[in-house]
Amino acid sequence: MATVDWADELAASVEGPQVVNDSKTPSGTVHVGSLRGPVILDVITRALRARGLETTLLYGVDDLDPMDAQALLSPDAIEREMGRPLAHVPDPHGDCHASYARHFAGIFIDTFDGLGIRPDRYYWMSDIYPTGQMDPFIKTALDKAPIVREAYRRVANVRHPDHWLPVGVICPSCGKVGTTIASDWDGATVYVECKPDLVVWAHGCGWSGRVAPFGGAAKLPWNLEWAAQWSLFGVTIEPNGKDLATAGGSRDRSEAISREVFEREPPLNFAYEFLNIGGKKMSTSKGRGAAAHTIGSVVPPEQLRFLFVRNRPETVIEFDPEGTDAIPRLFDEFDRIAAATAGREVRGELPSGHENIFRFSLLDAKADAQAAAGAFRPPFGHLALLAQIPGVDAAAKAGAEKGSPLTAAEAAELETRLAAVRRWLEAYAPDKARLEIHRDAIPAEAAALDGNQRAFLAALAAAAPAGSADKPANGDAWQAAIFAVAADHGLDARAAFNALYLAFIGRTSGPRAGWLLAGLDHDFVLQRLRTAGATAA
RNA sequence: GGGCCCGUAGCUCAGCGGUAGAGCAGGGGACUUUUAAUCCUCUGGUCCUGGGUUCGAAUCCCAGCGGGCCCA
Repeated sequence: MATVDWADELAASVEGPQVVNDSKTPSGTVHVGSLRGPVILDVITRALRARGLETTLLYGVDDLDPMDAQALLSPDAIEREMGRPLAHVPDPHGDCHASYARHFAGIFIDTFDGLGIRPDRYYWMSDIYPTGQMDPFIKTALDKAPIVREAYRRVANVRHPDHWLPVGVICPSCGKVGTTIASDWDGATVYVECKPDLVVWAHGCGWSGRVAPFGGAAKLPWNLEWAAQWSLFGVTIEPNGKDLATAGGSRDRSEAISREVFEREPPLNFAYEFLNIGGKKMSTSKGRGAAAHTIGSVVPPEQLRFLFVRNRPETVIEFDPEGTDAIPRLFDEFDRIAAATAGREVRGELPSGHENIFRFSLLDAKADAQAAAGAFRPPFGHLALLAQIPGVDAAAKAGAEKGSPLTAAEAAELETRLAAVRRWLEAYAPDKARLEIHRDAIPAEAAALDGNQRAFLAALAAAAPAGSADKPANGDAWQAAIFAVAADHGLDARAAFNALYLAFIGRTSGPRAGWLLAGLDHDFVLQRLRTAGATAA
């Protein structure tokens, strides 16, 4: 059982052309956890295509849904805009977009794009309704209103009054959709009332009259709209988040309506879990949005895909980057899978689908996975050290480690990782990952130095006189000097390095000492070596 | 009150009917040059609990308990 067999199994279980769909209401920003669904859809699409099935990936923007998040509006806009279709609410961030919906949808479309998720088509419900494509579904829903009410009652235990009709008319007077109630379908028009008190979060204007609910004048309620999308686009596969999978919840309702009202078998479904941060679901409204946003800036796209791809969809992913090594480990595991995919020998067992995991983690679906897997990737932990040592040329160092110049792609990857490392050090890294040079005073821990170690430090200072031509010029030279002087004093390498770390950073281990010393001000180094070497034991 | 998912090593997770696994963490060792690197090695699990099915159960079924998300 490979870890990503869920995608291959799904692909193997269907025949013929496939239409994969997802949709989202653009009511605010997306957080990292909500990207799991789109990644899963993308992976399914790739698996279907790998099997040779003609597959279309659709992504819908449900932008005629009513505005109901007043936190994102200015106070004077709340009364005016709450309840209007998102597509008709002005962009709160000035005039960079045509509407509130376009602004926030644009953000998540850009995010998807950055993750290599490229739906064949984005459709906007605010564009679809005016074309009349939804009209047959609206008419059917109205003609079968008793069946709709019965389905709601039976599936969701929601009892609508007998005059209730499954349509949301946009008020011709105030433009709100969340405040209207329709009744008396006569085959061409419905009677509409825009009520001040239908919902608590928005207030209607009180208008009433007859409206023909077609051509964009009205929208279907969410459950019916979802079912209508399945019919309109011929959707065959649509997983959804587990939040919709509850008995009598959205999915159940829409499936019942699809069967009973639109007379179509609903698409293949499975529910996927979320991404928890520190044991809690990510939520902008619960104050975890900031963490979510930061994670996106620390974990690059390939590793983010990897995070979602390597776990089965029905398992919760626990990800707790705060003060932990979760992020470095994510990179390390990615690199291990990459190395294995490239055919290199790797420690430990591998998930049997590791080549798929790697391939599905790549942004470019058509990339040569073998070539990509073979690329040089500097270990995250190593970069975290280099980034903290002054004066280190990480690119040169990486090239030296690789043994040949970096390719353009590898250089770009290095830059990506360096940026990630810096953000990680700022936002998440545990204290032990942070390197602090004790500049002002010798660390208290240096009291643990024994006589041999002190003698070694003093001798090292003497061997590297300030200002002279033979001052160690670089990390290699320092490293050589350290080994030579240690040997003279009969000190093994471990004790010698321990002494240096204690004297400079107050720990018994640290980054490669030669480069550490080479990166520091030379006079300071000599002074510290003498001080540590001279302190009475 | 109801639904769904998950409880496997300290942590994150594989395994999903045939002798309990990996990574990381932890212990020990090697290293005259990647010293927070690398390599070797070890430790560590009543597979949540209790029943049942089976020649055989972490795996299937039932019931609890615990956690999470959602719907009421």
